[in-house]
Amino acid sequence: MGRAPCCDKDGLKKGPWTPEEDQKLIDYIQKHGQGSWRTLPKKAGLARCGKSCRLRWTNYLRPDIKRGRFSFEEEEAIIQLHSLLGNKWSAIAARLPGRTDNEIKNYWNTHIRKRLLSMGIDPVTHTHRLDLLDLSALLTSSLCNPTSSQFDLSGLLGLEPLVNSELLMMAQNLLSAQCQNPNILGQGLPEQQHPTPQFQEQLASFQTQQLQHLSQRLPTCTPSNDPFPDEARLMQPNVGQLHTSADFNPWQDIIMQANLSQNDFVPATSVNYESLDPSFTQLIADISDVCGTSSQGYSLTSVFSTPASSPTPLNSSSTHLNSSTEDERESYCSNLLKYQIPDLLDVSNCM
DNA sequence: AACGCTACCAACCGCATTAGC
DNA sequence: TGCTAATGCGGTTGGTAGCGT
Repeated sequence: MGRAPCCDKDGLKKGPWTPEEDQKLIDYIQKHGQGSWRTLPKKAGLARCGKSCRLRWTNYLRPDIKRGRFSFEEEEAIIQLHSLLGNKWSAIAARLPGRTDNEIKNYWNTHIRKRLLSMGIDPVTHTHRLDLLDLSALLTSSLCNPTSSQFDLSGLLGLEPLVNSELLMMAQNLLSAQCQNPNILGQGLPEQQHPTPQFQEQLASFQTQQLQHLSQRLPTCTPSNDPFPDEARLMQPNVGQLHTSADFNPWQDIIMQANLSQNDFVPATSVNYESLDPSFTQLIADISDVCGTSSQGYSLTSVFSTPASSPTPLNSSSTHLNSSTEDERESYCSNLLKYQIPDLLDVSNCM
């Protein structure tokens, strides 16, 4: 069943490429350009299948590929885009110049995914998963190593640029309560590195209270009613951090490329869609594709016809896509398309 | 030194989509 | 319109380097 592997023919090499093979491929493409991958290997003197040549070129040899570690901004963008597009690596790569879909996919699976899990965030849905979080270790570590009254929770959470806001607030609540009333944790902070059993027990008790408090404020798994409860307020620390850390917002590029301002959206009928940058409209299309909005009655037009003064407070975090069912996902996407795009454009006022 | 484990990432596989006839 | 080849894409595999024991 299925198509036979393209490299099954005798004599075709598989596995890692040698520098000589790379050079042959580079030389050929520089002379003749890329394309016609099936005939390329023979013409270039390579004992490889065309598919292998194409992958080698697009994922490694292309001159515009950026090598090296991902920057903070790139990582932020990946998380943001992944929350919107899912595993559409090529769509994500299209918005990260110099990075390939393969590279982004690998980086996601080996770095970001694990980090999100350690933060208690489901990397698939970008929702908070307290069962994934080793909260006890996190807080115990912090409480045993207080360096000042201003705890660096960003660092505590793994130097994450995109802090799980709920976790941040919960931890801050715990720490501020502890600072205001050291007795809340019994004997206060133990000086030794290893907390006493009594301390751990009291910490666990306090954690339970915090978790109960948190569970009441967290979005439930039925976001169709209100997928973004009070999140504008909750996300303020995140937004501030993003802006101050590197003055970076991945949407800004899109907005700048589209040469848009909020005024472009009010009134809606004045929007000249043809003037929009293709990358911007493609993003909308990708999101629509992911959300299946074409069948839901939403379109590019409906997005742009939404008043900029969104009635629903939204955040720019990638960690709030709470859509474990189709209905929930549709609801999220509907709100995203109706409100978040215009809201995102508000950052143009800060530029 | 040898072994096992883990992380990383290039490369492969196979299905989906597009293009050309 | 249907077929086939070409290309795109996402999931997975396997080699290897680094580290700890």
